[in-house]
Amino acid sequence: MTSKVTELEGCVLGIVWEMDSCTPYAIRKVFQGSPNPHWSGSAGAIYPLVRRLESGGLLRVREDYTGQRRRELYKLTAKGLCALRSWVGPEVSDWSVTIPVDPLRLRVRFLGVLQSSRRTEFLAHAEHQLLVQIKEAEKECRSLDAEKDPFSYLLARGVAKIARARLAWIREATELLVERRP
Amino acid sequence: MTSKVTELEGCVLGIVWEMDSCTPYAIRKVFQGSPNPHWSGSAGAIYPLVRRLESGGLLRVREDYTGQRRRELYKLTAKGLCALRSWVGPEVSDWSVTIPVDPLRLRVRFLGVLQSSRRTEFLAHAEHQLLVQIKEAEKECRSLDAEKDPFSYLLARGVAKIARARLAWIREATELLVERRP
DNA sequence: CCGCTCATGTAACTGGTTACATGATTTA
DNA sequence: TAAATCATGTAACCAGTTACATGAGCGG
Repeated sequence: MTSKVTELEGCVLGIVWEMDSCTPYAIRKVFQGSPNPHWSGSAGAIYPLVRRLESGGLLRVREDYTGQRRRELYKLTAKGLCALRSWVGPEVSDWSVTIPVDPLRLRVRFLGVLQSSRRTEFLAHAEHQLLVQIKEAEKECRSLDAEKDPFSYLLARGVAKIARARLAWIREATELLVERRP
Repeated sequence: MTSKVTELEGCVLGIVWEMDSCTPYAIRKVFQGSPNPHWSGSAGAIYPLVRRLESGGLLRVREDYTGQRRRELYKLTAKGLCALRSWVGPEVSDWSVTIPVDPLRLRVRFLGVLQSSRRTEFLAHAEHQLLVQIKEAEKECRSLDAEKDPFSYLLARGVAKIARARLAWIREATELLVERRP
């Protein structure tokens, strides 16, 4: 049996796999550069995590010096690749398919607390933000080559598609909630 | 200025508002009955949380006895309603609109680690799960009255629309990744 | 040489989890 | 009367956060 890894651990294993070999610092940069703010990639999260994976035999470290400056290069082990594979699936995929958390959806649920004008404001603001998000995601889609790197492309496509669906939903909400004067 | 509440706190305030007056136990049931497994509604989360909100003046408690059995009835205060409103928005809505975390999307990003057959399996499984999810969500939509309770209706619509978008996306991924023999 | 980025690291905290414990009341 | 549900509560734990600290190397 392979060791069970958390979401962040799986994700880090994936990043190391993608980059073949990388420093914890580089891993942090990936999180910090990501449009998804769910994980901050804080030092306090990443450094202990890679050491944990290393001591579990999923990663292998190598020290590297440029002058006096030390850095740690991590690489996937065979066991690490196994763990990454079993994290991805397909065994666990029924869990990963569950309805994702969405702060926007959560707020719409309680939109009844707001007075009508603020509700309208909320919906307009959300619509605007989503349009920005769609624009960015679709721009990224166009910049990627679906044949060369289908996975990055699909990632961007996913973001774009979800954003479009959320936009359509917010528009439906506006239709339903905002009083129109005839 | 109104006190800043966390996601779970805002959600609990919303639930108390929805139910007008309720026990922590009832709040837990809401989470446990929810199709979204993000919060477990564990006792260790809810009881300390409502006490925190109470001592912050956002909730008011009243004890209630049926025979020997004690229960605590919580109710929103004026301050609590304020806090709930400012949690919902629209001020914070640009944060709440950010790309939601999605374990499925995360896994698709690293789908390259799987061998082709497992990848196909993964996609087929995800597609199946999403179909189930859509069926359930759309059933709930039909059972709700958009005029009478537009917020619950919109919640269900949101789940259904997102699930449909994810399905379309997974099908696009299948199209792109699964070798078809001509 | 000053400030930025590279790079590693830790301490205190927080917001949740699981797992347990207790006891009253209701239902089969 | 046994089992399920109602109802409150705590202790140990865990993963990730903010905030800090240190220091090397590089570009203007």
